[in-house]
Amino acid sequence: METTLSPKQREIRRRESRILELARPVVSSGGLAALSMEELASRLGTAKGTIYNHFPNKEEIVLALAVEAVDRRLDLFNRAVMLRGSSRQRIAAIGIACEVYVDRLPDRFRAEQLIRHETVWGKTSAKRQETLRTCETRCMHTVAGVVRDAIAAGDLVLSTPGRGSATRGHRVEDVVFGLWSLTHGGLVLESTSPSLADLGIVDSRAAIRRNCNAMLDGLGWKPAYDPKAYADWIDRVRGRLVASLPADAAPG
Amino acid sequence: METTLSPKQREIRRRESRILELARPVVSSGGLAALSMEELASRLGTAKGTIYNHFPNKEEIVLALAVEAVDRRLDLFNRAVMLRGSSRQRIAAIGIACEVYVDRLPDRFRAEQLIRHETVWGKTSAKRQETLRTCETRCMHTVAGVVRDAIAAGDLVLSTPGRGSATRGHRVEDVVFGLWSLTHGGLVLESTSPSLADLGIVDSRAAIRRNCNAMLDGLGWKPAYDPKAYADWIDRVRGRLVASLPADAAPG
DNA sequence: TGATATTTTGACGTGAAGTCATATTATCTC
DNA sequence: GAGATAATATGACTTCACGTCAAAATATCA
Repeated sequence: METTLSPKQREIRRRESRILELARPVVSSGGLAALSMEELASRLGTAKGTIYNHFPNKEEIVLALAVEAVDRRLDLFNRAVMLRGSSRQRIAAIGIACEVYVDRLPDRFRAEQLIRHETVWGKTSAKRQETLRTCETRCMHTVAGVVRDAIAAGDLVLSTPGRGSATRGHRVEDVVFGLWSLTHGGLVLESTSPSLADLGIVDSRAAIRRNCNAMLDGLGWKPAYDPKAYADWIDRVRGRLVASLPADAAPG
Repeated sequence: METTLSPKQREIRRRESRILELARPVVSSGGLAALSMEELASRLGTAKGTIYNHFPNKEEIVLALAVEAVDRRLDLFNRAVMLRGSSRQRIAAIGIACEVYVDRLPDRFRAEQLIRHETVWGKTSAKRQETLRTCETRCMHTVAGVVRDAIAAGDLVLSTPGRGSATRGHRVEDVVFGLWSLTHGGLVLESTSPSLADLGIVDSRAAIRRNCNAMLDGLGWKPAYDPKAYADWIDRVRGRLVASLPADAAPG
């Protein structure tokens, strides 16, 4: 199926990237409403109709941006779990991947949030929706892989049949969902909740990490949380992940 | 400051409620874009301009709906913590209050999510923003109160100076933030993530509860999680909270 | 090179937001 | 209670953007 592209088709491909490139900062800062097809076309140097040859509506552009976003996140996750360390270090590395993602690719993070609205989602094509789901699922499988590794290594025991353990009923997927809720939830609250500061949360990242560790400790994931060793690991991981980013990432 | 209202002013007050009543389901199902001032006016039996006497723009209506929402949530939280039980039971009751809120007042939940977008938030008045922040802060103070009660009762010990405990560095606010991230994050993912089912999460509520309990266990909050006793308590709390709701709540 | 297919164009129809001069209605004063 | 003044309601109007589509321009192919 690998046909050579005609010059025209190349041009069209390039234009599609260009559309996303132009739309990304606009959507990030002003949401769907700020994205004007008319203006986008004029910046692109084409007529409005041409853009509609690429995307049937504005929502589809946002979905395309979200797919791009989750692709990037998946890449960070995969790099994170490839680092050598204990299962607990590797799961922590994914948390750091999330932080790096939010800090260095903020426009993608915004796009990903926007698509999570029925209003937007409902107007997009089934095909691209499927693509997004696939990427998201891969992300979760990456996380699940580390949980399974932990179990295989004996660092984590779920469903202890013995005495009434806190882990009773937990499955691998529940652990993934828990980490996801806590990290994603915390990062979203950080960026959207006007009253977080009122609560007295100044370093929300540190709070999220501590909370994740509390949950993992509660599940009995070994070795237990050790603030000092943890901090060192985090710094190393962040350095590695940031270094792996292409040049278009935001400066930090 | 308690002046008697003139007949006209009463009418205006009533109309304001009516506007919110009409807007609520529309905003909930179709978002900001679905709310047409023209149609709202016609349903209300007035001209469009009249609505602009109440709210300077559509966004302000959504913010008003969100304030209403957080008011309701605060009420549920307050009822939850008033129930007699251990500190751990009372904190669990707040989790159930969240579930009841999402299930029985889904339109409010949606409005609360919508306002968390810069696009919407940025167009609203500072005054009403302040109102929302106040309500949100009260909610969090209610949660923080239970955490403090737990500490006072000796059920929870934060910042143990002794051996490297998982709780090192945790403050009361961090615990509140953690529960908030986990519960809110989980409930949002439940309602907006297309790939949760792919992951294999079928009963997300049960998963959220287990995860919260794992985190609290990790913090050493006593008494530790006991699935059986917990389940009974949950049922009782839900019954109480649902019964306290006014008639306009969704049937379950 | 001419025929056919693909792509581009931008004027057009539609619909909704927010404004504001004017009309209407309420309130106050004597 | 009638007239004056203040508050409120109205809806035509301006502005703006989406998405369409028939016609024009361009590319591909034989």
